[in-house]
Amino acid sequence: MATKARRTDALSRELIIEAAIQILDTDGEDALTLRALTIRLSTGYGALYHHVANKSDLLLAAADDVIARVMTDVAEDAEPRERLRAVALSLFDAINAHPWIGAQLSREPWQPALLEIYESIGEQLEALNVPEQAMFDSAGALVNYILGVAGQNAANARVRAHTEGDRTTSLAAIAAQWAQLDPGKYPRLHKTAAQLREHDDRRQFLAGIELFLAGIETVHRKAENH
Amino acid sequence: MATKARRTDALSRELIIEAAIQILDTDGEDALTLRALTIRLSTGYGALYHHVANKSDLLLAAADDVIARVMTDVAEDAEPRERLRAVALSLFDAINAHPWIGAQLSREPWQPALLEIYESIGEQLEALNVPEQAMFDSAGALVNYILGVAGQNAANARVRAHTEGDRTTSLAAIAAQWAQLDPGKYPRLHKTAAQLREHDDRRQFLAGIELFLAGIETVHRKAENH
DNA sequence: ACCTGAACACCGTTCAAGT
DNA sequence: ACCTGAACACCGTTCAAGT
Repeated sequence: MATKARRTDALSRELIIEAAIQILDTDGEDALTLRALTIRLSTGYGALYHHVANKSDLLLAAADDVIARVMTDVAEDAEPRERLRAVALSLFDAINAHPWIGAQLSREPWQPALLEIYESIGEQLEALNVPEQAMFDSAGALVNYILGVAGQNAANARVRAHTEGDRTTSLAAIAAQWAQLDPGKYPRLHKTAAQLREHDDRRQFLAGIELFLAGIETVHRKAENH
Repeated sequence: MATKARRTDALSRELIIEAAIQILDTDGEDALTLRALTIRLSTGYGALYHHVANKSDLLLAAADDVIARVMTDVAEDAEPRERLRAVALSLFDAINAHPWIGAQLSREPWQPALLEIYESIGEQLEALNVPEQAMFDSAGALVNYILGVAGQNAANARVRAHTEGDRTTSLAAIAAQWAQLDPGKYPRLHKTAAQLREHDDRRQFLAGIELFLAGIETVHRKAENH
């Protein structure tokens, strides 16, 4: 039945990373085990460890692989504000398509994928004339916001993988829970249940970016007038 | 040597959660294993599973325990803007003192601890007269920013636990790496190395909150004039 | 009801042995 | 140099058996 044929072509770090990304994308974070990789690549553990230091190294490389591709694909022509939105949305879409990245980005600080993100966000803010001394804080705030959304996204993908039903039904279930919360203890959540059910993640993400942009501009302008 | 005396008083869910928090705080996320808990509480696995559904349930409860305490301790008297800052800083300090919470908050969506956070942030924004229809997006953005910082914080704590040296030395090491980055590929990171070494996490966190507040006010005011 | 602790089904990682 | 796969040291969780 199952072919146990040994692979004929040589294994490589790139092949391993590619296979890892495919497992992560199709079957989720939990499905990526070293054993799953040996099966998919028709090889042994030692072969994997010959090309990759350990599982953490592999995840670092997989995340950077995806993020680096996204960050270089940014439209060059648009107006600065529009370009920042485009970069943010590209990141959001990539994280949406590969939710495991959301968890990975907060696993290891200053990993390659994060450096790519910081550099690109910094570039866009520079084009927006954010002054030098405000740069560090502005970029940090923006990236942390994106990482926060990314993390929540990964968490949502995780539960959706473990339960049946699509986004709409699982959102409806949460909204129903909110509606049943004690209005005395959680008046605002209780009231917001309907909005939660109907909200659009992508739209909401962009609304947050707009708040940031407005804040950055305001603080920047104030600094100019003083 | 090691006393193997069986515990005399009854075990309880509260005792288990308390012990878990202590292990997490003193020895880090990785140190919390079911086995470590049986040793600390002088009990067996079955006893733990009698009071707690599983490890995930335990972590949910531990995080909510800490967050709920923080969220109820908020100063009542201050001016709305000041109170929002106070809530944000309380959260930051709690996450700093218990960095494992940062990881936990993005493990399970809509967990109790997150509900507490959303409700409290919503309350502060309401006091700031954020209009109803802007509430959902504003609170979402703010909370996601906080969660992003929390996650990075947890990641930093994790590496600091696995390597020797305090915050200053590990920051210096990262800064040195940034300084060595190819200025052609990472011009902004390369330039920012010195700032990274000297930055204050808490101050930077608050700067991000200020950007948000400025953005929320600006967008709000614009909506009024239309 | 509450608890004990051996056993089970998994992990990531190592390493002697092969080509 | 590159690879195989048994073995090791761990996990979280279960469950028959005890009080």
